[in-house]
Amino acid sequence: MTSKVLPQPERDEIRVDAVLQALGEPVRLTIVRALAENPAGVCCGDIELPVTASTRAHHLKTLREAGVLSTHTDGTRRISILRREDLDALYPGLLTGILSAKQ
Amino acid sequence: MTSKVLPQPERDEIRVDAVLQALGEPVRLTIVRALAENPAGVCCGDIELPVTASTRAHHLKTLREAGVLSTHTDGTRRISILRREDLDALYPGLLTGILSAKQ
DNA sequence: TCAGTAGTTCGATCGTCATCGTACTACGAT
DNA sequence: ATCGTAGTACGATGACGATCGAACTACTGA
Repeated sequence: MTSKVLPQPERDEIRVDAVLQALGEPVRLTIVRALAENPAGVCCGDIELPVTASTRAHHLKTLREAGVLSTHTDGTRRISILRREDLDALYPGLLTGILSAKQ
Repeated sequence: MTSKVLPQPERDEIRVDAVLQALGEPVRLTIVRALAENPAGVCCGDIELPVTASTRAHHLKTLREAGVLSTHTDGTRRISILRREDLDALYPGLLTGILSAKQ
């Protein structure tokens, strides 16, 4: 059983600037929407994105370092989970508002 | 009485990407917070910002074009107002969530 | 009319970042 | 062991954007 959680900010280290900047990018917003639909977590590579693997990794790192998502290993896979509890506690309504957008 | 509303997107033209990107910048977030505290509107130059007038104008334009705020002239002054009604209708909870951030 | 004030626009600069290909690491299966 | 797969790290590149100063516009008041 080799499961490790990748480094991420604690709840009180999350900055709203960083969160909003992370969310203000189309590809990353797509990732967040996919995670929101799968509260159990999503394997990175399973999200359809119009970018290469390295760019995908870059965006996932950005989101993780901003505190938007959490990633843990599962064999060779990396499972990402939206940090909904933390974000809702810090910015109640923010995620709901964003996810309710039509587009 | 010379009062004109500067060009801005209609409600249905507002894109969540653009809004989030606009909000994901410290100076612009400061502006939004100032506007939130003054629902009647704020004169651009009255917001204390660590940037020059031209940079301030740039940020205000960005926020206006993203649909975050509305600006109308009042003599030589420009009054900016947060488009809270539109944003709340499109992304309920988003503004509240952001503004509830401690920092 | 003329000067002053509020604000924008333009052009330049510089930093950040989205993107890619390549090389690398880690794990599982054979 | 070694091969394949999942994903990251690195370095380069190109685009975008935050910033500034200077020139410009628009309005007010003397």
